[in-house]
Amino acid sequence: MVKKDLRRERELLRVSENRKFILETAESIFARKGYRQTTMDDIAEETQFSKATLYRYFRSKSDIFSEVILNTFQEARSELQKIQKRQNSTETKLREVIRYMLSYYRCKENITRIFFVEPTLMQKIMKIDISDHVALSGKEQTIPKDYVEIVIAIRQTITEIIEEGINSGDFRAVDPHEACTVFSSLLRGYHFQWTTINDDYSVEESAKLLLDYFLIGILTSKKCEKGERI
Amino acid sequence: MVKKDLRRERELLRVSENRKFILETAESIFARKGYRQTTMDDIAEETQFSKATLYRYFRSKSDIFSEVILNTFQEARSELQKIQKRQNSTETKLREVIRYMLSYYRCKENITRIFFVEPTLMQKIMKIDISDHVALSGKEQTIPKDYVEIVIAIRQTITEIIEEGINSGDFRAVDPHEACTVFSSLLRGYHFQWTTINDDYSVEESAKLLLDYFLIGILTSKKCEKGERI
Amino acid sequence: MVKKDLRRERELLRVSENRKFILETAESIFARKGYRQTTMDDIAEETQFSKATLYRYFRSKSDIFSEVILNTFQEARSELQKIQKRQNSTETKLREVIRYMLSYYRCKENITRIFFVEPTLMQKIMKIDISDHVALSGKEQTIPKDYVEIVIAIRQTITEIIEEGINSGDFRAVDPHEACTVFSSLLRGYHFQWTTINDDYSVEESAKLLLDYFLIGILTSKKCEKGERI
Amino acid sequence: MVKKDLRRERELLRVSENRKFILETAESIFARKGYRQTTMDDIAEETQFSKATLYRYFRSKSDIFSEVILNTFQEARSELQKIQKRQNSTETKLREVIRYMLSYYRCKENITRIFFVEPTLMQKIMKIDISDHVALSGKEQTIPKDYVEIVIAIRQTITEIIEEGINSGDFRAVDPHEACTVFSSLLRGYHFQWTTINDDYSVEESAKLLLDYFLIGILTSKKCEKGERI
DNA sequence: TATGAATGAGCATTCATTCAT
DNA sequence: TATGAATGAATGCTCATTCAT
Repeated sequence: MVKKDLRRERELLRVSENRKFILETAESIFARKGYRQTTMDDIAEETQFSKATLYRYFRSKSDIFSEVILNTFQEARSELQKIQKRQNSTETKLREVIRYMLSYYRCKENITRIFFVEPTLMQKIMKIDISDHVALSGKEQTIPKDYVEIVIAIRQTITEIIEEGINSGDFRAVDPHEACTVFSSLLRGYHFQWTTINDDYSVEESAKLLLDYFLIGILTSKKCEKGERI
Repeated sequence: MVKKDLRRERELLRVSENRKFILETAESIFARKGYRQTTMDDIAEETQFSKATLYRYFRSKSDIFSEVILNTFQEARSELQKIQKRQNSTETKLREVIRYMLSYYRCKENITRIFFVEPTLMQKIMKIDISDHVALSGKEQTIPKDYVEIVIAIRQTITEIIEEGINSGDFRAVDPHEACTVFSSLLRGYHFQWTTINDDYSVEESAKLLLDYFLIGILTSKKCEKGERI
Repeated sequence: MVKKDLRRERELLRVSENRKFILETAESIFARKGYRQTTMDDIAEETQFSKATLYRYFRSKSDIFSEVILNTFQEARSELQKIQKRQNSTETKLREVIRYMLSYYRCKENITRIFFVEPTLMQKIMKIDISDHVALSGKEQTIPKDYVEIVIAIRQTITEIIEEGINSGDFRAVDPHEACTVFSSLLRGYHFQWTTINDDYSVEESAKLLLDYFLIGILTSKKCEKGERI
Repeated sequence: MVKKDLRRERELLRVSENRKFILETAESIFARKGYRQTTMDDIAEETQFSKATLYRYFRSKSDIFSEVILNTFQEARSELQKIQKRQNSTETKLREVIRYMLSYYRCKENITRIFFVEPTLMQKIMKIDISDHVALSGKEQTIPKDYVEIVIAIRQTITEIIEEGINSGDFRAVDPHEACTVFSSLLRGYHFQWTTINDDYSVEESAKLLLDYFLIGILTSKKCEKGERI
């Protein structure tokens, strides 16, 4: 029954394609409007599916968003891992990480933003919390494993790059985890700077700037040698 | 009509006191629940005013939030200016800025978060409004002058501290504006890191870490002297 | 401030009148359509309030229904208690109970029906159960105290009438609770007979019929004396 | 075309078997969840047919329910007829009727419930339909012949048992139809008593109780003889 | 024939804002 | 001035039914 199988396959393909299509469309709407502003009607209209159909593919609005975020993160993880594996100097790798992350943040704007910034919302989305009317007692709520794993993997990759630098003698013998934290903060913070008026640096310029400071800091070398640096 | 004037004055006083009271209460609620989760009913209940009265004092929910943010920022501005004026070494001043901003972010959580993170929302709040269904083309939308001024003032203060450092020969002769950008990014990014698992550093530890990296970077001094640093 | 007080009072009056009005309207709609078929839009349209206004007065659709039922039952309870207190023969009292309950059932049709007949629904309405998708494990769920109290009071009243009959020697020395059960069953069952084709007896005729059977059964007196009856 | 005929026959057999299977499954679900709570998805899942297939066999959800009820009633009818035909005393027959009906009600709970209790629903199911928003004027709406016939048959059977009793001199010379009405009411009403707290009588005890009252009423024999009974 | 996919029409509930007093 | 009352416009989600293959 090759015929039957093929048909079945094609159908399954269509299903997964539809899912993918919905996710992509939803992503772009979420990115444009943010989570709350995006309605199921929006997604329905833009996908040209009926709302009911959306609910065939996903259990809820937050499910859709949840998956959008997951995909987004997985994308970042695998790209960063690629960067780490290339045969390049540590410095080049870091530069590439910055370049990639800056464009990534820029293009995923509202998506990443929500993940980094709206804990209350995230908790709701992640179904950690349901009770709408009860005050949440802070951040004790844990984030789903899937997400944590990816975030850890991303940090791990960056940490490894830094460790390489330390081992090669390029970097000081710092705690690589701390260094990773600082590095990520720099990137994240630089991106979420939309408020300040457009200094509008290109990605390239931004990368240079950030890398520069991350590498050599702001002290003069004289000062620097005086002992703070071992 | 002295009598009239007095009454009028008393009146005005009361009005401005009420406004202040509402703003303070609202701030605490916004801080607790975030913007969208906070309803006018919440504010009404907690201020013990009627919703209609709130609308006597403010034109809309976003107006309230708008002013809350403004106040919040003004607070930061004046504190940072105080720090700058003290008779301390540049390094100490930077350390104090970090300390202050970290606690500030921590305590104003939801408030600052929205400002940095929900552009769509901010646009709505700021009344830079827009037909709802048309895609926004990014940051071209300008932020109200009030805000811009404060943000500029804050940046200016930090920039000045850095300039001091440059003039005293402690810092390299970098572009102080860029340095300020990097410094702020570091702070902001470090704060919005709630996602990653709790490295739970104290404010003091965090300050040390950030300052360390900002000052001397990650390169070894040897590498450092080799020429990258002039 | 007599004036103020009066106004306040008038307003409170209006509030409670509105509540009452909504309840009455809702009752008639529930009675016509049943619980599920009745939508908040129906109630809104027929009361000429907006849906939002309904939610000012009641927390939910089920709350409205809940109160409708409660009122309905209270009405019955107090009327039955009046009947019991009158100076009449036991038989007359029972006849009056039948008369009243038959008209009561007839006029409250769908309301009482739901109470007696849709446990699953009632549980939902009574908020005993929330989880929509989990199978309920039967009737173990208890009914709210308010309701139980009223039902008990009603049974109690009927039981007392029967006890009077026993004490006066008119009735056999039966267990009055059992007799009450039988009596109520007879009434209830007679009413919920709408399905069978219209025997359309008047209330009066029905009362006579039911009372007759309840009083003397169907056996011939001869048979009757043979010992079954002590 | 013997071949064709056989195939056709097999086909028809399968069809009717499938119908039967669906009906049985549906009955158990209806019984568990009630009419409205039962979705076509439920039935589809439990029969392992697709929803579309269900619609090949039945025109609508209400059609399915309709037939379920019909079957249920036919079952009762034939069992009652069996009871009537047995060689037993009238009293025994009545006792058996009670026993059977009580277990029957108990096991068909939600099914019979709807039939007796949700007129609006039944009307919809029976397609006696109606413009939704117009008040229904009660019971004028007729029930489909099928149902009426069965209900009549059931009543007829009970009536006949009672007639036997009258003819044998065991029962008073009452109108057997009225007696049947009273008898059925007693049963039905006794069952739909879920509200009151669990007197939890067994079927046997219940049967004794009901029969007792139906047979000899509540008056003392003295009172009884005084003339009310001829 | 059998079915996976698609959908339209609904529905309870929420909330910022306005209005009459 | 202050406010209780009123509301329009949304919004996420459900389900019986149809259709294309």
